[in-house]
Amino acid sequence: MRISELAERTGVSVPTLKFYLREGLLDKGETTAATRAEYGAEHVDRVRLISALTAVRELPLARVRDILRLIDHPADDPVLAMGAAVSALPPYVLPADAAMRESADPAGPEPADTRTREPGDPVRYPRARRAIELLGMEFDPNWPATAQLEAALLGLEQAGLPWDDARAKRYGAAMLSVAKQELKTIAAMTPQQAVSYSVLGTALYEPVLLALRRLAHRSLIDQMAPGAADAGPDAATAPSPPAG
Amino acid sequence: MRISELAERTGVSVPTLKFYLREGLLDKGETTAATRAEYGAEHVDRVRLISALTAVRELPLARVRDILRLIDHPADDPVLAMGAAVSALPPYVLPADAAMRESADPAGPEPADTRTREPGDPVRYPRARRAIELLGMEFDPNWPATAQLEAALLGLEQAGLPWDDARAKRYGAAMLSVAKQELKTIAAMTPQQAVSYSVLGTALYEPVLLALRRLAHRSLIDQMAPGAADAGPDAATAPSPPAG
DNA sequence: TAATACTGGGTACTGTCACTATCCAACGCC
DNA sequence: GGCGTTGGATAGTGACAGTACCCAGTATTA
Repeated sequence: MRISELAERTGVSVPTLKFYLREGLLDKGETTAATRAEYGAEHVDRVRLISALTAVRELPLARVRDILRLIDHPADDPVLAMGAAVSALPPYVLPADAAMRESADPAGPEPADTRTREPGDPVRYPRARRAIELLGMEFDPNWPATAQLEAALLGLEQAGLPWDDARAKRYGAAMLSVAKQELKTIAAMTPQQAVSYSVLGTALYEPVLLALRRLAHRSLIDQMAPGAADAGPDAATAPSPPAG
Repeated sequence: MRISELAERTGVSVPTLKFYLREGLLDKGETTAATRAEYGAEHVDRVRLISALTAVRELPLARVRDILRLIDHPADDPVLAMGAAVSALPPYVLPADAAMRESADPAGPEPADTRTREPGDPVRYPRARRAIELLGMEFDPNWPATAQLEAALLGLEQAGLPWDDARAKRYGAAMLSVAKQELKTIAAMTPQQAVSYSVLGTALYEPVLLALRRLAHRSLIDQMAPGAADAGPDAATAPSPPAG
């Protein structure tokens, strides 16, 4: 098919497809003449994937590129691939970043104090460590998600939201249950498939989880106060003009 | 305190604080003279909150503004506030958006077909509906998270990732457990607090959940293949140069 | 054969975002 | 009374994700 058909089938405009081609996100079609190239089903799939990653996850194209590279040149080792995927997805945390921001204290200490740790040095991630060990998992400061957890917990703290062991256990148990389900699928795959699945899975199951959590909230609130969410709230929570 | 001290305490530069003031994200300090204003603890808290929202969630400032407005002018009704919060957080989905993209089929049908539904019309969200009803929750196409779920499931589909009832049940149960924990906290709050908590909670607990899921994956994989993740993977999953 | 429409490929431009930079006059403290 | 700091404003920056435009070669049609 030609580029215009590719555009039609994927809902992505021709100029944007050209842009993706230029950026190397999309392979060139098979050139049949100086101004003619043929695109196939694999191009459709690729564009769909890019769309899913940008539309659903709002990922910057640079990260989409990272993820596509992981899928195109799999690392064979799912742990490796997942680590890379985790690094490619928000929240983006540089290795020592979470610990660096530590210095912002009400007392107003010298920031130079905590910066004595070099970026390459092992950092402690105290909040993440406590949660991880509480859940019986092994604490590994080099696993990207560890820094992400620390940053997230620091965010909670700065916003004054509660975080305690009971909560950590509940959250951890829930996510372990989810993860078990996902890894059941992986076990039956070839390494190649597993890599692709773990990378895309991290990118695309997460929004599902979050949406379900938000739906669960609504559902539970309705159960708590039936009738309160009948007419009033709906009208306001889903404003008719989408421009809102 | 003066603006320079506010900057010091929060780790945000003075020009950036000025920018936040201009943008109305931050209240002006109490003016004591034409070129003098006094900032207080509430300003420190506000800046911390903005930082948490932008750094942890990578939210665009416009969304941060929405969220701050929700907290400043609470709707009294937590359901209302949560709906608004859900709308303010990624994945950003316009009400009819998920259903619109439906038209992108391999067969290549006329897009005009599905576009006969007007943006204000009720849309079906078939994937979301099935999942929601499977979990025994009430399907409400006007709840923002419904559209978000549909978009997320559509993303899975486009990427060719598995999604079935068993998975939906497992995910749903996990998130219901999390949601129950969170609402336990809310029940003991004043409406004011509840609003603030539900808004911030949606914004800031989500990254925690995702980080835990990623950690759980790693942990489970290590249990499956002990030793495989000892030296090799770590070195590569956490590249020493943060520029990666 | 000629006119027309559509490519592939390239360069240059646009709008948005989240800051930065720079300026200025008015403090305030020493 | 001099000098650094502040509030307030205007303008500029760099990254990002496309868009617009142009050209010449190709396919289709007249």
